[in-house]
Amino acid sequence: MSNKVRVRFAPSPTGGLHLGGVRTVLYNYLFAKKHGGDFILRIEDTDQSRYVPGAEEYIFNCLKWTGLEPDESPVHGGNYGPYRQSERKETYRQYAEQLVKDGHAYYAFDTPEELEKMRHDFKTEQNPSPQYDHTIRMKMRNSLTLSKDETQKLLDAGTKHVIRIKLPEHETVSFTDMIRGEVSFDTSVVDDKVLLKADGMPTYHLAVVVDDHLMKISHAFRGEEWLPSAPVHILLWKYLFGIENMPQWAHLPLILGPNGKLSKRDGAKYGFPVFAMSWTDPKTNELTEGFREKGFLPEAFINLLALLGWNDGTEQEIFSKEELIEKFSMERVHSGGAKFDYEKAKWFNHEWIKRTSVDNLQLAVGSLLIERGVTGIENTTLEKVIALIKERCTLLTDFYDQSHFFFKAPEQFDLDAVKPKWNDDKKNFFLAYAGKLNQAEWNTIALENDFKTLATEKNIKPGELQLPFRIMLVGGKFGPPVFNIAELLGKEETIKRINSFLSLL
RNA sequence: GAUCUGUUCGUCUAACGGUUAAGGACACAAGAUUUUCAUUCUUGAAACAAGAGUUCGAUUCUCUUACAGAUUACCA
Repeated sequence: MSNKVRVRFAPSPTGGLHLGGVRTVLYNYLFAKKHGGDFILRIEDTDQSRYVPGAEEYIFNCLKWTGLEPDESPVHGGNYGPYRQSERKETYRQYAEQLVKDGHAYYAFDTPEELEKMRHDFKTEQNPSPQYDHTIRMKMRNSLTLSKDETQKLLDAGTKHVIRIKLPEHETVSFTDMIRGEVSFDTSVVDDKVLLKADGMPTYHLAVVVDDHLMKISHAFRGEEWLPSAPVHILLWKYLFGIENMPQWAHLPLILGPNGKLSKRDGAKYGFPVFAMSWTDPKTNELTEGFREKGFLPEAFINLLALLGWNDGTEQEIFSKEELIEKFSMERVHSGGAKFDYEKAKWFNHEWIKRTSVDNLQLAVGSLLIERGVTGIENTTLEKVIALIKERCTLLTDFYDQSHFFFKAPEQFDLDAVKPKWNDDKKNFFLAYAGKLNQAEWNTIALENDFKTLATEKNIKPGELQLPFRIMLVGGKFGPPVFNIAELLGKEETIKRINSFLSLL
């Protein structure tokens, strides 16, 4: 048996992939790649009632966009399939039965109504949520309280039942978490979790352990919310495959929203995306915008997520995926949760846009412009435009706001910025300038020199003329330096815009 | 309620138990640059949750308290 590092991410296809999910993928991926190992994606679809059509495919698209592609998965294939838990149903039953045989689990015949009654009857002020544990399991209907014959009779009759783990009454279960160090629990406070549901599907508890074993997972990383059920998994490893074969665990800190936990639900409420990519709920048709659609570069998205809970101890903040793989270490992951800061996220994106070459930006920006209805984009123009405005764009979508006027003459003008100080002298200046442009040499410097010389001749301050000029070309008070715009626009278009604006006033 | 996990500037975080006025980044404020807007640059304000203990020495180790979060389903 090899010691190869194998890690897995196991999402349930129940909706969009949120920040915490992507970061878990990322840390799994980085760890695997750093150690030359494999990153496995398996799908936890054992709860049919929560399954959302399209969610599985969506997850794959997210991984593709972020560049965190798995080595093995339902779509990539692999030697340890099937990678969908619903397709491995039979395997789980076999292990559950073995646990019963070894006395570590038992059949339970309690109906949902009976369970509800139990929770109601045993509820006290000290214990508002009674559990199915050693204190009450002998009061319920299961193979521990029923005789062997009775149990067999119920089983033979096909009575609906589940298999529950039988937790030891007083035992300390401890394990070493790669991030938190030694963590221990007393089994008396953990309940007899259901392992196999009445429909024959396993619960997460059984499935992770069995799958991790069968898929030879060496390191298991998941969110901190799983910490309380870790003792169940440890015990299962002990009973089934031997504690010495158990993967090494790491429970990742949570990502928090502005006021507490970051929930999938109210994605729209925060004012920033929570999903990697836009997700439309097929039931409600509700669209939740994702980081990609919001205008984030995948490199920036990964970078900011990596730093939300980890850093390499230096002051470096911008990391490429390759650098992250090289420098990442689970030991330097924090144990405390981190609040997500959208402003900082945007800063990361801005940094990445500045660092990304025009060539690499061209495709994304081009398709964004087309999506927004810009037509007739020439590649050479687009290149120059991107180079000119890239520094001023924080999100990819800013490229539209900063550049649409290059491709289409403005239809609305900020007249308030011009009118109050407008007079015939200025009008005459622009008439003259437009005429002069016809013979002019076409570059930024010449354009600016002519502009200033002419202004001096006409005895007007150039500063008072630049704003109107900008409004003529752009429509508003924004954009790169005005002579750069004119240069890119070209002689014909510039003159055209001047004239059509003059006819407006 | 119980169990587990946490707690350094507003936020993300750095600091072999001993060079630190506790460092950096985002955000914020002021100024410079830009005769638009943004960028950029400079400067500034801003934190070790509280108490006890261990130690020659504690932000760092231990305990207690406070606060926060997770879990407490035939969901993952």
